[in-house]
Amino acid sequence: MEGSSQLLETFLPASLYALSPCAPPHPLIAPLPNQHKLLQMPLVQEQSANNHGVMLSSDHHHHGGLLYPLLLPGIPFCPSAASAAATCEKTTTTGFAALDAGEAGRTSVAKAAAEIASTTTTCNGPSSCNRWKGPAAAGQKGGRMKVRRKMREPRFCFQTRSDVDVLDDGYKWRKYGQKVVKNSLHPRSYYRCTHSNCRVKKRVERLSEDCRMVITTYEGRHTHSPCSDDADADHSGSCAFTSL
DNA sequence: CGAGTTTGACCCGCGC
DNA sequence: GCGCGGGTCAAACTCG
Repeated sequence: MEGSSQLLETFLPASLYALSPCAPPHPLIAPLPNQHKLLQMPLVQEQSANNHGVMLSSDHHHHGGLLYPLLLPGIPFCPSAASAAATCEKTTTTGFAALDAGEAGRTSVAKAAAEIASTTTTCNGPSSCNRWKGPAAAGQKGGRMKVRRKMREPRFCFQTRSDVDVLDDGYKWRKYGQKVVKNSLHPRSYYRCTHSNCRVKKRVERLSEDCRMVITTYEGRHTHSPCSDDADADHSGSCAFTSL
């Protein structure tokens, strides 16, 4: 618990690279209008062994400031977090990371995400990722069938200062649960992408120490683009990111 | 009326 | 083996 270092230090693997605001090193990084603000926080890109990308973001405020997710292969969400700016009065992403078991720290800030990570990242081994198995267990208690497994899906966690719990990242989410977690004053909410074939989940939880800090954890990959969430896919203007 | 949210119960993994 | 805690389910409820 001691050494409440920052989330970034706690989570970011060594493979993260600081990006120059002037020269986005990755073609998928959209040009950022408010590039100076990027300097306020380290922008990072992860190219982990899993080839899973990590989002990036910048400090952003009510107008103009956008949340900039970095779209990389395997990234579970896609860009139109930009619209978060439309819904958030003030949102500042201060850190994010791909979750890895070894990275999960015990600091106060990191703790929530660490707990999140700890549930996932024990899955380093190629074969031992099953957590819930046995769809055949359907017979239990009123036929409730549970097929749960330890997710192989990549997880990405980032910390955001926001007045709203759920940032609009362009996808449509449906809440399927809420849980009070230990050592946290605020309940953790569980969301699932409403797209039919998409199994991406996200968790949203506020820090007990700073109720304005929101830790969002994405899990899995979207199988669709954010604006085609309705399968109609005609982004009629609400996706600020599609053009990028 | 349909879609989304709430909420209590259930299930499993893990630590002791 | 037991209890705790996290994650999910699904019925009930709410809202547009």
